[in-house]
Amino acid sequence: MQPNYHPASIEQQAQKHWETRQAFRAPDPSDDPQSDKPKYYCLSMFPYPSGKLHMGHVRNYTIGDVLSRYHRMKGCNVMQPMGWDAFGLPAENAALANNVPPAAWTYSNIEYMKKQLKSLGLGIDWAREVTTCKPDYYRWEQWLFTRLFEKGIIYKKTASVNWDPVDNTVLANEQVIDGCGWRSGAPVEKRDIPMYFFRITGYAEELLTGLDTLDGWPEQVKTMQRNWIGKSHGCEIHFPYDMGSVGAAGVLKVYTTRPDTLMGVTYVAVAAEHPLAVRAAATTENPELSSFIEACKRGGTAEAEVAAMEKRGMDTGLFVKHPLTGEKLPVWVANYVLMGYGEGAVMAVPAHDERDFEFADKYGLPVKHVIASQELLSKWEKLTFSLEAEGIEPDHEEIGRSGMFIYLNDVLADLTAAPSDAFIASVNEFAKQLQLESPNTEYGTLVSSGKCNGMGFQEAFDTISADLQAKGLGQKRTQFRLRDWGISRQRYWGCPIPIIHCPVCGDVPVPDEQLPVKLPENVVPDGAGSPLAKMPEFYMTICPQCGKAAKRETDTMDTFVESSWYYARYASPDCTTGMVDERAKHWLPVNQYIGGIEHAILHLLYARFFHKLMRDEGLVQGDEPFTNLLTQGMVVAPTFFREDAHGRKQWINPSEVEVSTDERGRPTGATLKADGLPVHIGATEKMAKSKNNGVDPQAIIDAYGADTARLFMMFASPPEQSLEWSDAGVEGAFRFLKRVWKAVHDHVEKSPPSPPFAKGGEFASEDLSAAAKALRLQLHQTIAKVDDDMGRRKTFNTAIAANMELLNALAKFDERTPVAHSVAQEVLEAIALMLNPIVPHLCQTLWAELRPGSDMLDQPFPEADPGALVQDEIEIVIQVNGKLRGNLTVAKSADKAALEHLALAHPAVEKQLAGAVPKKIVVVPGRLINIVV
RNA sequence: GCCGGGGUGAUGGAACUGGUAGACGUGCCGGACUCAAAAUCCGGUGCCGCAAGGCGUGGGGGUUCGAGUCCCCCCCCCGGCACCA
Repeated sequence: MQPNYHPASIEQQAQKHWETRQAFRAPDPSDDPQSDKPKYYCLSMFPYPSGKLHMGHVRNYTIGDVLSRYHRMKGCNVMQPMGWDAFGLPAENAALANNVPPAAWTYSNIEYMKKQLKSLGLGIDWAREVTTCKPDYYRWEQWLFTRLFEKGIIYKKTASVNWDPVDNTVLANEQVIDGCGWRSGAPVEKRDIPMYFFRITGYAEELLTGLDTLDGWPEQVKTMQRNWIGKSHGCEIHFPYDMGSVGAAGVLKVYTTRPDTLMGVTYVAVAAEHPLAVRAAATTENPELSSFIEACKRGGTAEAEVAAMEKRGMDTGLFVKHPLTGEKLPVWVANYVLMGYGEGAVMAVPAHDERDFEFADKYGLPVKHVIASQELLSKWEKLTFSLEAEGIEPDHEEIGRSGMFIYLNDVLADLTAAPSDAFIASVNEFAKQLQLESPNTEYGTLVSSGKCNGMGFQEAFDTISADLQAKGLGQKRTQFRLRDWGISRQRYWGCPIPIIHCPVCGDVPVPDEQLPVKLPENVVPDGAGSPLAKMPEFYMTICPQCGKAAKRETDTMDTFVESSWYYARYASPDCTTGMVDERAKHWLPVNQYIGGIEHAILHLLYARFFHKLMRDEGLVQGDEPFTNLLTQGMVVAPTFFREDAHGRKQWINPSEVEVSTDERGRPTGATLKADGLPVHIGATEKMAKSKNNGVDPQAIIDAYGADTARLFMMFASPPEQSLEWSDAGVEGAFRFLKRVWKAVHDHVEKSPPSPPFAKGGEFASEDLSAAAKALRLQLHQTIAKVDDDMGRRKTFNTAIAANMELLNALAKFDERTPVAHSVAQEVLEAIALMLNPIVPHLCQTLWAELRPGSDMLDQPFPEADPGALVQDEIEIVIQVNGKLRGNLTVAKSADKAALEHLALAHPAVEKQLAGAVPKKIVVVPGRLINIVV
């Protein structure tokens, strides 16, 4: 055996061996009808082919490969596929920058990245590769689109987009920087255009309740999806127009989850595009109002941007009437109310809503308290008592009408005699409570609300909605926050929407036999408008229904559509007769899905939605596509920069920087390797081009091999946490692999391989020394732990640490007897098997040395030997008042009384007690004794 | 702004179910080997203290015999917010 570890040659050999054996081809049921192995479909989110692999990819695919290889060793028939999420904006950006067609750029990126993925030694079935920009993939997306269009699940309506008035083009949210177009710099406007929508809201209820069945998903992801779907129980309320000011009959509709605060409404706010706002601008001679409404239409459509905006508004001069009291309420236009959300109008209750409060405070609108906290109620009681003491009988009816605060003012104004100090104190206390600087948004008891006074939330909800319903001015309603999914994109590099616009027949779906509608691949976009809309050879066609001249749709689909069903296509990638075939029913659902937490809501929700659409088409079985989900954290690295003469930061790659440290290893500064002059140390951030802190995985693979890259990635942190890149950590991983290599080398060179202790039958337990027994105990504890870490917990860092400890223990075990050699054989074989999912090239090679003639590919995962795990003595901890004071080694069978006795006799305990009598003794069996004095 | 997550030695992290805080790795210190260096191997390493001991998991409070872990408030960092993928 080679004395030194040379990753380059062993990795190449191992990969060649896997290739020759076709080791990772996932057999379909028809290939291997006799197989009784359970299937394990392990899916990693496919990459966008951006050019080269980044560390996030390496991490994602290594996690997937570890789980795949582990399950293979546990006896599963594993499918691990890979493909390309190949449509998207970056290809168009690259086209603008380099004048290359997006297709050519994308295909060459795929070619390079595929080579990189192969060098990582992933156990992928490449025969299942899918590429979403190829017609054999997207034709089925178009096919499903036409089905859904006919079923009415896809429909057309107008929606707002970011419009660049200089480039005459629609901008993505990320192309809007500080409210301006990224290339033109012109202020962005909202523009309404017609778009196709998926009626995902029709599945809102099922998408919500389905989450309860996903036990294998992280709770945080399910919570995010629940909040996103946002089911709420509330009330639709109609505010009749005030004829005098509006000049027309009608009602203003709002939806609220707090109908209990209805008596606290002091104004209503509408979106700039709302009919009432439009009417006010048209009918009043108020140029300020018109210009305010215009100003509201400027800016982008991103919700984060809108929410962060300063809240501004303007009185329209119009009024609506309160549905229960008939009181006139002013109608305001507000920039924080959006036409696309709900009714485009809200009822404002400043006393009990943060946003309304802020707005009312800013514009001096009245605040009317109708929900009392316990604190307020007790103060009110005190005040009533004081009123009575002053000889004033509180008029509760009047309080109900005008509200506590106004009533209180009236009472004070009417006072004839000088009030007592106690009275003034309770008035002040009450008034202070009422005028809190923040609104009370909690549920509470209704006050100043007429017949609802004293009611709690639910009773008031029921009463008020019944009253509204009786008047025909509203009713209870359940609503979702989730909106329908707009999928039209005015872009070139996407899947064409298969619709033909006929002047006679209207929107006609492209018939099956004319699919796919192929995207021309030789186009270079110029950044001004949609290229397809300028290509008559693409859009000129005839209507499939009437045969007259018609125009093809030139919009393409949101790229989220492709990634919503690729997991199903992997099961039957070569199917030419449908989206998927019978094999999808065998492979789905995905047993384990792995990808970034950034996809927690949109991608995962859309994929779940698509699965239900495909199910309803009879294409797949089951209700959910992904049984288990693992969301990996991002890869971060330190940043370094210098400032140029204009104060702009010039980011420097970590590989070009030397960090100096003090005598304790703390960083003291950094210098550029090239000139030795200092650079600034910035924050540790997600690896990104913009901060130039990316580390190229290829450089690591070239220098240390794929196994070191994989080991470091799995060791540095658990998969769900962010991973900090560290050159020293990579060195450490490499060093460990060298130690493993050397341990096996020394072992097999010492004497020829022998059967491992447990398997050989040559030796029995009685032959083992105490040290050998202890080593076997640790070995089998390690096997049990690693099995649990890889299977249940998916914490590969602790699995690796346990193997490191085991190797350290083996290094200290220096017995030279034949039985000791067979124990060492057992330990080394187990280490190779346990590490195989993580560093497969190394373990493949080591196994061949440990067991000549046998192939690692055929080995099962090791199992812990119960016989080796038996312990007769255990260590327990002694605490006094919860503080560690000593420990004891006791027989495992020791009972509670014996433990107490032993603990009290312990010298450290005697010292702490100093003669005092313990108040209480807590004994946790097998763990500790706590003596309380 | 709203929703979700995180914060533990010099450092990446461990502590899984409320039960010995800091496993394992890196760094640093010391030693062996070497003419020397690298590599490798061995030992030490939370902070304060001579020691006994005390303190210590972002900050403040609480529950408990016992809190990194549970509850309340606050600070900071990260992910998502519907046209980045």
